[in-house]
Amino acid sequence: MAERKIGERNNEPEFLAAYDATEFDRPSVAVDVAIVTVMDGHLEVALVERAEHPAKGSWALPGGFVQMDESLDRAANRLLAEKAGLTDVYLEQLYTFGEPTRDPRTRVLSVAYYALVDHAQLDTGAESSLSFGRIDVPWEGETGGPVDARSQQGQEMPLAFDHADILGMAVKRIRGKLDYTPIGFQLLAATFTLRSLQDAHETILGRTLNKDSFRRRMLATGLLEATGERESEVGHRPAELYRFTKRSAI
Amino acid sequence: MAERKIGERNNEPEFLAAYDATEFDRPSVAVDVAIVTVMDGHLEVALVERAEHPAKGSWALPGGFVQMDESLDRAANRLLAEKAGLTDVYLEQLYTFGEPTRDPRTRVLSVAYYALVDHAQLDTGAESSLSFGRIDVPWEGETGGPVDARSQQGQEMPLAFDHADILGMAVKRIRGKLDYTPIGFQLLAATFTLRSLQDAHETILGRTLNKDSFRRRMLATGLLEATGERESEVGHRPAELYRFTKRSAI
DNA sequence: TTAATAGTGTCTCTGAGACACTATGTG
DNA sequence: CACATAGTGTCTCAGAGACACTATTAA
Repeated sequence: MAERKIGERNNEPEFLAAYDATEFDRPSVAVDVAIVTVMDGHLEVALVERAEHPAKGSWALPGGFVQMDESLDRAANRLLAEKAGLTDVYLEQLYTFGEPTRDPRTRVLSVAYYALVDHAQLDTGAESSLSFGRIDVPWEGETGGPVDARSQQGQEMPLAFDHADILGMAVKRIRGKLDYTPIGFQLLAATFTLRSLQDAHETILGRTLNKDSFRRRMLATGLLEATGERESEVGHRPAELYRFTKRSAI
Repeated sequence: MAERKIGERNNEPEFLAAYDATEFDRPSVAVDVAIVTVMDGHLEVALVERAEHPAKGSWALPGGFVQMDESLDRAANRLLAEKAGLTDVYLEQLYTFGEPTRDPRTRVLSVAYYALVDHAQLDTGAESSLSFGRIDVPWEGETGGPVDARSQQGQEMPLAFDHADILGMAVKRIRGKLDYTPIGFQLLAATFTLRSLQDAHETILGRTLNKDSFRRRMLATGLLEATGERESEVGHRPAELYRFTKRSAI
């Protein structure tokens, strides 16, 4: 196909049609996933230590390149399975990061996702190459901005590339969703008490919630149903166990 | 364990570092922008008619390819300027669409944006290659799903590729934002009456709002300030004109 | 029995809707 | 003047926070 002059191109609706896919450079496209969980009253995120340059020794969200025949969602699911052995977890696209200099090697876009998982599914011990970083949110509410991670011992875990921005966006999004959905149950086992759900919400939001109105709000959504079972061996009156009515409907 | 085998290769943090950017095929990356405005009580979106295959004769959101040295935001701003002559308007990244088959020619990811503009900035007449489609939302609230467009005369304007999905996502996002921001002022001139702001909100939401509480809510945000001026020649008591206090802070 | 948390009943406060009323332009 | 819409004051209702009280288990 004949080449076109740049001037003509801009006004032309057929820009795309005339475009020869091999004519121009294309960026690489990666998917990075913030696998978020709640552990011991802290928000945590799965990280891998970078063993090579660039950003050697710093920590990165698990990620990989999109293959030519898979959708973005599928790539994110594949990475979850490959890197963390997770299937069938809550996963949602977050934002696409595309600063030309975000990766020093070459132009790499990152389509970021976040996943919410029950930590019991995760701490499979030493066999995994994943570590967990405690999320350190320096702002309140849904303000946004970069967010760093620390180890359980309080040491900084410096994040590679723009992954602190991705993490910040994830926290912001999750907090925002919490205002109108009981999304926290994605972080819990199949049955759970209202108190543990409230703990998860409080951990995510970074503030305490009113017990009474939390209970009322959650039950009013109609998304929870009592199992009739109760927890046991807790040293006090056992709470009713609930489950979610429609896990997919979020 | 079967997972273990898959794990071997993926346990390698150096996956990214070892990656040769030229080794694999990369997708093309486009930016498409839903330029949304309110006109005569309808939501409208800017469209260009496709003059060439594929999807010849159908309508598409203005878009183009990301250049290797520009960020995604910059690409979206460039396209706004090139295709619609717009600068300095409200623009936000929406979602990235990446079904492998969404473009029949080659693998093209679309990073979708939406822009909110005052229609007075737009109808520059015949000189533009942009047309406007009336947005036809088949669902209520913030449910989501594809959304089609019609001409002012009511004719269908079939959308190319997955652009109906992009448009649906844009409407969903805009409606969602409206719940906690007076975002509608991005669609109005610099000064405006509370009634016209309410009209914009009602058009976006597709339902009527309570006058009293709308007024209270808007003034309570602290984002509006009275100019001391009033509209004139309206055949009834003129309303106070307001302006926004911090246009950038949304 | 005591400790500790689950769960309920009720009061208050705040914000939204409803509605009545006053204000102020144009014709 | 009448008309039409702007803008205010106030009542009611629903949901959230506060708090007191009862329930139920383990130790």
